[in-house]
Amino acid sequence: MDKAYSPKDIEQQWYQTWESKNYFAPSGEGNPYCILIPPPNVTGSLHMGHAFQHTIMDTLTRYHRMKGDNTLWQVGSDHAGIATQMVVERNLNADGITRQSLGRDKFIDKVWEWKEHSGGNITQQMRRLGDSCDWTREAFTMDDTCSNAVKEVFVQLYQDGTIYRGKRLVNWDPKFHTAISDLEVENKEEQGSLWHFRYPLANGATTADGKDYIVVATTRPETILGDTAVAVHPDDERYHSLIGKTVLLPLVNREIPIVADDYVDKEFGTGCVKITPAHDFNDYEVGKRHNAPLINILNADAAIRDQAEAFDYKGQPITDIDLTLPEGYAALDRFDARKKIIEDFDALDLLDSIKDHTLQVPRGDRSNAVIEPYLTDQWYVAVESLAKPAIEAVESGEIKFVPENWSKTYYQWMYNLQDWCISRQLWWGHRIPAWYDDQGNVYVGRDEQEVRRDNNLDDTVVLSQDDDVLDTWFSAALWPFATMGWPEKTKELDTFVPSSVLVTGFDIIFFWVARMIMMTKKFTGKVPFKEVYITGLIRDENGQKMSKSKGNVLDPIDLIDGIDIEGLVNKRTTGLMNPKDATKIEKRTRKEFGDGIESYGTDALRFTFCALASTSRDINFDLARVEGYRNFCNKIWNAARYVLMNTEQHDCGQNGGELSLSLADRWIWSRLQATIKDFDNYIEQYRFDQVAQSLFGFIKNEYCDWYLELSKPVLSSEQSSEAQKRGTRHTLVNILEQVLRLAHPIMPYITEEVWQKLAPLAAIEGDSIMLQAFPEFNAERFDQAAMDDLEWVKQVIVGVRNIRGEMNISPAKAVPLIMYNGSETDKRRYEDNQNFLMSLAKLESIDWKNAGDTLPVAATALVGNMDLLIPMAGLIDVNAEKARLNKEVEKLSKEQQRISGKLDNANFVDKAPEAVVAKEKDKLADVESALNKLKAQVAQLDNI
RNA sequence: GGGCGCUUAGCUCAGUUGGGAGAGCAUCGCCCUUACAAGGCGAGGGUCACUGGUUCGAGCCCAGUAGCGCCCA
Repeated sequence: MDKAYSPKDIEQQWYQTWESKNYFAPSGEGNPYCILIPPPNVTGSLHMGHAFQHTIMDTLTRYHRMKGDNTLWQVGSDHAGIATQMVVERNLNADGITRQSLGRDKFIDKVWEWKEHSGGNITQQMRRLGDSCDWTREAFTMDDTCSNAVKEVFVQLYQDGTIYRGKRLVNWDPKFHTAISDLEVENKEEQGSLWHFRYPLANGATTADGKDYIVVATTRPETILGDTAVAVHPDDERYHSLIGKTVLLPLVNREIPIVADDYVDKEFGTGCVKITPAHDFNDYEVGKRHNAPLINILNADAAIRDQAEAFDYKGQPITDIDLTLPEGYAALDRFDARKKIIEDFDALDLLDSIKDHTLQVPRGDRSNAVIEPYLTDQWYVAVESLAKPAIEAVESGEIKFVPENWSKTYYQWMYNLQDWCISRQLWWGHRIPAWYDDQGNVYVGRDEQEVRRDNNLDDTVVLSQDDDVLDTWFSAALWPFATMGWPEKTKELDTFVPSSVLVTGFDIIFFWVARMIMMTKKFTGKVPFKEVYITGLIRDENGQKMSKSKGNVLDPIDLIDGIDIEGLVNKRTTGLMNPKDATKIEKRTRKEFGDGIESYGTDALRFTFCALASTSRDINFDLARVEGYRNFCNKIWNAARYVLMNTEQHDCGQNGGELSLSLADRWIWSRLQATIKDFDNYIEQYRFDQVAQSLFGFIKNEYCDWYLELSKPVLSSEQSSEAQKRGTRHTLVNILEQVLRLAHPIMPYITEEVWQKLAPLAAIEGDSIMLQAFPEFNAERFDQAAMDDLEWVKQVIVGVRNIRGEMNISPAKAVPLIMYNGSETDKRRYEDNQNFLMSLAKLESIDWKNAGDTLPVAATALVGNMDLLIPMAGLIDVNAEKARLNKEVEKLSKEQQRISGKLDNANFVDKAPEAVVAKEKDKLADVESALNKLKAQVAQLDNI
C-alpha cells in the first residue's frame, strides 16, 4: 500500500466494477427496502444539496442491502418543462434558429436529441459520488411508461370530475408565455410607489365634505383601464353616502359602481380601492361578490390590447360593454402604459399624490419576470377530494415525517389548498390528452382513436389536440407508482409500493411530497412511502444560501477532485446574471481559497455530509470539516497499512489454531459491539451526525489511538506466546474487517479497497464488501470486566503522560513509576498489565509500594485511590509541579463545594431519588480523598 | 397578519426520560517515537441570548423579552 491515502487512485475503478457486475440491482430476497430518488432535472448538474441527499440515500441503501434486504434505489430524472425548453431554445437561438420557425414536432426532436447527448451529466456525477442506484431501472418522466401513467391518470381524473377546464385568473409569466402554479411564484419585497388618483363622481354626486371626486390609491396604475368597480368598507362613514353611486372612470369614460365590501382596509391609502377583477386575485373575489365584469386589457406579452375583452364569472363573453381602450395605449408594454397613465392623469389634474411604498412583487421562479394575474382558459385539478386521504395518511401515522415537526408544515398547506393549475403553454412536456372539434367541444381520452370511438366521431369530424402540456410536477407526482410500471399490474408495484423512505428537502414538501401522497393514495390505495426524512438545506460556511449570483457555490465534484484557483474563479464568474458581480466574486474567491481547493475524495465528502446531518434545518458547510475527514480517511488508510504489515505473511488464526486474547483484545471487541449497536440505533433515527461521530470515535480514539498501540507490545515482546500473538493478529485483522463493513455505507471506496486486501487474512471470501453482511451486535463479545480493567490501564498511562506533558519531559525519556496505596484490584490490574504500561507510558520501571513504605519526592497523579508517583530527581522542577498540583486542587475544591452544598440541602437529600443522592455522596468522597492526597503532596513539596 | 425555527467554546455544531457542559476545526506547549507530520502526546478556552416561573435540582420544562432566519397570505 502507498504511504498516503490517495482517493483518485481507488474510486472510479471500484464504481465501474460494482456497476458492471450489477450489484446495485435488488437481490429479490429479503424484506423490500426502497428509496425513490427525487428525480433531478435532466438539465441539471449536481449541486451540494444533491450530493448531501444522495449521500444519505446511498448510505441507507448500502446499509439495508448489507442487512440482507431486497433493496432498490429507484433512479431517474425529470423532464423539467420550462428549464429544458429554455436550454434547448437558447442553443437554437445561438445558431439563429427560433423555436417557432422550427415548428413543434421538430423542436421536440431537438429536445430529445439534446437529452441524449447532454442530459446524462448529472447521472455521471452521481456515479462519482458512489451512488448505488439500480441504473438498469433508470426512469425518465417523459419515457413511455411514465407517459402512459400520466395519460391514464389524467383521463381517470377527468372522468370522475376531478380535472376540469375553466377560465380563471392564473399566474401568467409574460416572458415564457405560460401559466405557472402559485408555488412557482416568488413574492419579493421591492420599492415602489403608491399613486393616488382622483376618480370623478358621476351624476353630480359629492362626498360628505363636498368634493366631486374620490381618491383611490394603487401600486399598479396601468390596470385602471380594466377597473369595473370602486370598493369602500361598509362601516366607513366617510363614504357611506356614496355606496350605490357611480364614478366615471377617467380616460376610459366607463361608469362604474361604488360598492361596499369587507375586504377593504379602511386604514390603507384613502380607504377607496379600485377593483380590477381581471388583473388581481383579490379584486377577482371582490368583483365576483358584486358581479363586476372581468375586463381584460392585456395580451400574452403583458402589453395593452387593441381592444379590451369582457367576461362574466362563468367565463362567458359579455357583449354589451364598450371595450374601446383609450387611444395611444395599444401594444404599450405594461410598464410604459403605467407611465402614460400617470402622465395622462396628471394632465387632467387627476393625479392627487405619489407616496413611496414597499410592496410584494410576484416574480417567476425561473424567469424572474413580474408575474401577471391573467385571465385564460386552463386545466385544473380540484384537489379537495384528493387532499382528505392524504391528510389522513399523515394524521394516522401511516406516513411519518422525520423530524416529526415537518408534518405541521404539511398540514398547514394541505388545509389551505387551492385548485392546482396543471396546464402550461409550453411544447416540452406531456401534451394534454384532450381534443377539440371545430365547435369547441372537448373530448378527453388516452388517444385520438379512443376519443373517436367513445364519442362516435367519424373521420369527417376534425379533431385537434390541446396545444398545452402538463405541469412537470404532475408527472413527478406519479413517480412512486409510474416508475413501478403502473397502470400495468407489476411485481414491482406489489413489492416496492410503498417505498421505505423519501429523502428530500423541506422546500418541496408542497411541490412534490404532498402531491405524491395525494396521487399515490388515489391510484394505488397505498401511501407512496412510509417515512419522509426532511434534510436541512446546505448553505455556505457563513450561513448564506449558495447561489450563482453570490458567487459562493461549491461544486461537489471539485471537492472530490480538487480544483486550482484559476479554474474556480473562472467557474464562479462565467454565466452570471449580472456580470458586474464578477470582480467582487473573484476577489472574495481568491481571498478565501488562495491556491484553490485540494482533492479530498468522495469518501471524505460523504463522511462530512453525514457528520453535518443533524436535525437542524440549515446546514452551514465548512470546508475545514472535509479536510478533517480527509485526514480521517488517511488515518484509516495508515491503520490498515499497520495491520497488513503485521499480519501478512503471519498466522492470524484464519486457519484455526489457539487464540489467546489479551485484555486489549477483549476490550476492543467489546467496544466494537457498542459501536455496532450505536450505529443501528442512530441509523434508525436518521441521525447520521451521530452515526458519523460514533464511527469516528471508535476508529480514531479507540482502535487507532489505543488498540493499535496496545497491540505493539504484544507483537514485539519475546515473552508473548504464539497463541497470544495469533490472538492479537486475529483481533487486529478482524476488528478492522468488521469496522470496514460498518463504515462501508458511508465510505464505500476506501472500505472496499482495504477490504479486498484484508478479507483473506480474516478467511472471508467474497467479491465485494458491498455484498457482505452488515456486522451484528454479539453479546458474547461484550465484556464489561475487560472494559473496566482497560479503563484503569488507560488512566495510569494518561496520568503518566499528563505529568510528562506538563513537565516537558521528552517522550523519548523513560521514567520510573511508583504505584502507592493501591487496592487488591489495583494490584491485580498492575500485575496483569505491566507490559502495556511499560510500553505505552514509556516507563523505565514500575514499583509497587504499600502504606508505610518510604517514598521519594515525586510528581503525582491519582487513579481512583491509588497514587502514581514519578520521582523528581533530575527530571522535574519542584515549583512547576507545585503549580500543577495547586491548579488541580483549585479545580477539585470547587467541585467539592458544589457537591457538599447540594448534600447540605435537606430538600435535596429528602426529595431527590436515593440513587442520585448516593451518587453525589460517592462523588464527594472521591473528590475529598483526592483533595487530601494532593494537598498532602503539595505540603511535602513545600518542605523541601 | 398566520405558522415554524434558531441563539451553547474563537468558528461550525451535538447535547436523546431534567441529576457531573461535549465533538470537530482553530489556538498554545512538547515531539520527525519503526501505521499515519494529512501525524502523536499534552494543555487552555463556555454568565448555555436575556428576565421570571415550576422543581430539591433547569442548557433541557413553562411564560415573557430581545436579536436572527424560513414558509404561507
